[in-house]
Amino acid sequence: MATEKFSTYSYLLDRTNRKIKQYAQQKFKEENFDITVDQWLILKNLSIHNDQNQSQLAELTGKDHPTLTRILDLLCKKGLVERKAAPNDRRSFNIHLTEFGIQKQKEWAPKVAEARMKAWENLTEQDYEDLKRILNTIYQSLS
Amino acid sequence: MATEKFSTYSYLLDRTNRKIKQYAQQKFKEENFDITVDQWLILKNLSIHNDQNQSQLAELTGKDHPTLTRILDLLCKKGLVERKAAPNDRRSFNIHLTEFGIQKQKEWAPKVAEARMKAWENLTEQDYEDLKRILNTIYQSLS
DNA sequence: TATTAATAATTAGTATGACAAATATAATGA
DNA sequence: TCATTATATTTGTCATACTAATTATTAATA
Repeated sequence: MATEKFSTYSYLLDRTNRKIKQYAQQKFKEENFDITVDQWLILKNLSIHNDQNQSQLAELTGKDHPTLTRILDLLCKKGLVERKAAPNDRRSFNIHLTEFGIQKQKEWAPKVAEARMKAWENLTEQDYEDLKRILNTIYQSLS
Repeated sequence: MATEKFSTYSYLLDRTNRKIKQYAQQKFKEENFDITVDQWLILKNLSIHNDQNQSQLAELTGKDHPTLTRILDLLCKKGLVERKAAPNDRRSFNIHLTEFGIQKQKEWAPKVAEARMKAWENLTEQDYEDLKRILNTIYQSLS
């Protein structure tokens, strides 16, 4: 295969990734969700795996530690999330949703799911499986 | 299809996209290319379509205008690119590679192509076609 | 022609991401 | 126990992305 064409997929991936985020963010704005797409990812994960420390949460969400620290700072400021000192390790915090955070996560989830679905309206179940497989294969090849 | 699973693709896409950039950037560093992955995209496009104005270049590369302005500022500072006043429209510039820029673009291209290839080593030609089709379909569904 | 609208580029503010370095604490081993 | 090493988190810096606003210029039109 010609090497040249391999510039293309990275361009398409980057462009599509930005479009997906942009689209979801626009929907959030229309619904007056006071949150970013990346912040939502953290909320969503906390709704499933509560009381993770930041390292675990970083691993789950694929964010690096400095980025996670800053996203959590913002979520705390919005009152959606709290850091609680870990009982047996004074270096770390357990991160958990506040009552307000739980409420908002539940409130926002359906609209988020709806926005996510939109991307898929002209594709098939098989496409979905193929995309997952291809992306995971790429990820592993570069890891 | 369950709506819930549609969180997954956006996560995988974002994660894979970051990995691809990170991998390429790492290779650039190893080779002492004084350039970022996004800056390379602009150089590469200029090597094919020289003397574009910034709007055209933004369109070609999928960057928005403020981002392109800043990337060009950096490329100019590195002496790889120049803004030249457009002859018939005093609002706009024609962007072109300098001699140094042409030289570096040619010098770096093979290693970039090699780094790009790496992602693909466990995938097929058909996967490549599928990925392109799926990404373009998503992009269009959200546009 | 004078006014208004459109376009090209920039600037400003905020968020995210990568990387390196710093801080605090915990675990390990001589 | 003391020194070293490892781990959890934060801070700093630079680059990119998005939005909104600004500036300069051109085009359109009343």
